[in-house]
Amino acid sequence: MTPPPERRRELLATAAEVFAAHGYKATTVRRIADEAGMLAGSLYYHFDSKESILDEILSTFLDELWDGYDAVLAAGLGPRETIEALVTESFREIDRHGSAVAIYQKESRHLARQPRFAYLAESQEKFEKAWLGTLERGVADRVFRADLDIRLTYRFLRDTVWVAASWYRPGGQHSPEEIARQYLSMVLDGVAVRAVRAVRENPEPTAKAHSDS
Amino acid sequence: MTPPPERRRELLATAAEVFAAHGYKATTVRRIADEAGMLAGSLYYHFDSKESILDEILSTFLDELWDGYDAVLAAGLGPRETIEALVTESFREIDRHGSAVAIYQKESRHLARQPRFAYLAESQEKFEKAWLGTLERGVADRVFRADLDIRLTYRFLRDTVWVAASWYRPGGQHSPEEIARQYLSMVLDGVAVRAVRAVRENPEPTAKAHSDS
Amino acid sequence: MTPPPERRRELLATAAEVFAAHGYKATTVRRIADEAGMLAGSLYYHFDSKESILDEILSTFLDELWDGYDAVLAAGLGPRETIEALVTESFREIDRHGSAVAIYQKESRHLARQPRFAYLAESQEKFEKAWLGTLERGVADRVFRADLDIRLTYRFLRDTVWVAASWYRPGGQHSPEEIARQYLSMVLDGVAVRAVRAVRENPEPTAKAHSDS
Amino acid sequence: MTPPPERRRELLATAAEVFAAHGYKATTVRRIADEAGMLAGSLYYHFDSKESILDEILSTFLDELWDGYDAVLAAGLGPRETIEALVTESFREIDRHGSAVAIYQKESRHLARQPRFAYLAESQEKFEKAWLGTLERGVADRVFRADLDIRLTYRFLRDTVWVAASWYRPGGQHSPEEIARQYLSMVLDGVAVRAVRAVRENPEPTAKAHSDS
DNA sequence: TATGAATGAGGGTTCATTCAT
DNA sequence: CATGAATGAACCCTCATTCAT
Repeated sequence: MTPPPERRRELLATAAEVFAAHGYKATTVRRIADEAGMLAGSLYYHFDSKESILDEILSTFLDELWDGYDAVLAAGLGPRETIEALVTESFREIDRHGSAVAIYQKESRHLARQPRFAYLAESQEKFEKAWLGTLERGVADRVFRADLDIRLTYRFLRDTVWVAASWYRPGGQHSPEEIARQYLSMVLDGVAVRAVRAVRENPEPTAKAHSDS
Repeated sequence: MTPPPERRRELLATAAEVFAAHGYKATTVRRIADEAGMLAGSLYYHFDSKESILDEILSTFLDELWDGYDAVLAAGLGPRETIEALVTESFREIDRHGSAVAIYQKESRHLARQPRFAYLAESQEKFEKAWLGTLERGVADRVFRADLDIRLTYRFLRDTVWVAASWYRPGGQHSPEEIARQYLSMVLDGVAVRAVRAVRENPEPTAKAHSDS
Repeated sequence: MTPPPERRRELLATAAEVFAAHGYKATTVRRIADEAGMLAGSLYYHFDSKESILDEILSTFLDELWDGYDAVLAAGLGPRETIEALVTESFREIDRHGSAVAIYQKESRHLARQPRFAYLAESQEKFEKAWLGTLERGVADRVFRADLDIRLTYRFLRDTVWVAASWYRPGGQHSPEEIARQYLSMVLDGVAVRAVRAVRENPEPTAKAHSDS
Repeated sequence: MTPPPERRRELLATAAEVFAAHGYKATTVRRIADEAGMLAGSLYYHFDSKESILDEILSTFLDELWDGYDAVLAAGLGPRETIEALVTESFREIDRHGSAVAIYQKESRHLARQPRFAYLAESQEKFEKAWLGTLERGVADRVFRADLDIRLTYRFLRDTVWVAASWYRPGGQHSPEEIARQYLSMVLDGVAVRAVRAVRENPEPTAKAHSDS
């Protein structure tokens, strides 16, 4: 026996996909209903409004995201390991809630202005605090470079990760963890090859690069 | 005396800002007109439709972008220098056409499906060819790491740059060139501090890398 | 219990009347909705567009018209009887689809240019072929006068019949058949009185005229 | 030197053509201006409004028409000759003011309701009085058949003539007078051939023809 | 005389939403 | 739970008209 929540989740997933593909505003309630095999009016048995569908998609996603983030932040890891864990967690989230992430990317900026979606701004702040704090800790610990504008670095990391939602498709050849590993490798060590002498001292630079990414 | 094209450009700039801030679909033609100090109907003296405004914003931007890119690609630089030049050029474009870039980011995916905006897909392909080709050249020349999935690297670079349009505001404390420099530094060399020994033994690799990046 | 098509037909009839009275272009969709006791937007639940309403009115009418015409043409009647039957059928059509006929009269010329209404031109051609062919047959059989420009005669007959839609109102004192009879009498025999001698030979000219018209 | 009235007449002719081709409502002022080689706004130097252009086209046409009609009616001709003269005059009018006639046909019905175009209704009445009177005179004089509904005959004659404006093009193979002659021949004597014997016995076929038609 | 730019009243259409069945 | 029909606000766009130049 499938409880009502099941159907609800399906509808939310369907809606999220359409929102992600066409944008919230450009998505008609009829389109969602079509995709779900019902008439537009019928959606209102399940949800109050189009906006409340969006709301539920976004808040569900953020709740799950913070479950993961909070666990990482509470684990007492070093700055680099924290960043690595957060990035990995983020890619897992993209894997599971790709549509929600895409919606978030596109719409959160102007949604955050509305009272109903104030939690987006709050999440954003908390997010910034967590990442920026970790980066600062890393700079202090001489794990991260001190010569960079730290806010720029923060935005760089943040965007670099989340933008991946725009092209990532679950079930592709790379697992979220693998993608996270490569992203971290690029972000932390750069895409340029290191100086020749370093290579000499270190016979397998490629392997090395991987081992600590 | 201001020639007619002047007014047109103003209106396009106004429209671009509103589109960028609220999204194309959510932007009403009346809103644009308000912002421009005229009535909605009056816009149609200057433009055929809301869509044609969008079209002109996007195509103008892409034309300018490719003017810059083509010059870079024709200059015969090495792969690393090419990437550096492209990134720098991109940030300059963000500086000048921030709104257009933001619109492009949000809307190009679904717009590209429409015949009218087919040029978006074409540009995208040309873009990919240029960047991917440069990266491949760089890998062959042992300038860029060979252990990374090159398409992943491409997307990483591409997104990382353009997403900046979402927060960049002209006239801020960093010039586009300065931002480009820091981005390149992160992307090419990573944000992590290199191993202590390597730096000591090798007085200038890191420093060198930075100084001319 | 009225099936859904019923409502649709009502709306079409209402729209046809308004179109016929004021012209297609001058008729607002709000006016139609008013007349139908609903709001303008509600019409779009039943029809795609104002144009598709017009389309359905016209094509429904033409379909019915050709049902009648084809039956007549397949009956193997002589030229005069064929003309009589076609005229009678036409007046019946005017009786039942007066509004559609009036719309057709006013709008078909420029509508026929649009691809969507290409069937108007096709119908027109088929119509011309049927009438012209019958007239030619009649001339060959010495039933119709040979001294007239046959295309002129065709237009004369055609217009003479259809223009009646502009003043004909169903439920008037003359039935469509009665009107057809008188029209045929005028068209075939003329409105002028016959020579004196003819009258002498034929004591009841009036009666006679009617009996075989 | 061309006086201003010349330009005015050109513009009116241009407007009349466009009105006739597309309908009054569907014709935009811009379209007229285009056709006249000027901008829409410039028309307002010459005319008060779109409606006043229509007004002038229609009233000019009716004035000329009545000049001709009044001359005919004042000539003291017999009923048949009067009808012949009126029809001939009408075709001449169609030849010269084809567009105006076409506009009149399509628009007069609903225009006549507006006070500004009350003269259309007046003309219509006068028209009806003249034709109907002549017909009645003809019936009394035993020149026209008495067995027909006279109002029906009137409408038949009236429509039959004016509808020709919808296909008549000046400069064609038939002069207006020739077309009038054939129309009159059809209307007065019918399109059916008279009985063979009657023709033989009677040197004036027209007379006999009727008895057996 | 004509232009260029703008006005403002509507017109067709869309769409989230409601509600009786 | 879902449908069918309707609502009503808002949207894009058209077009007759105005007016300073």
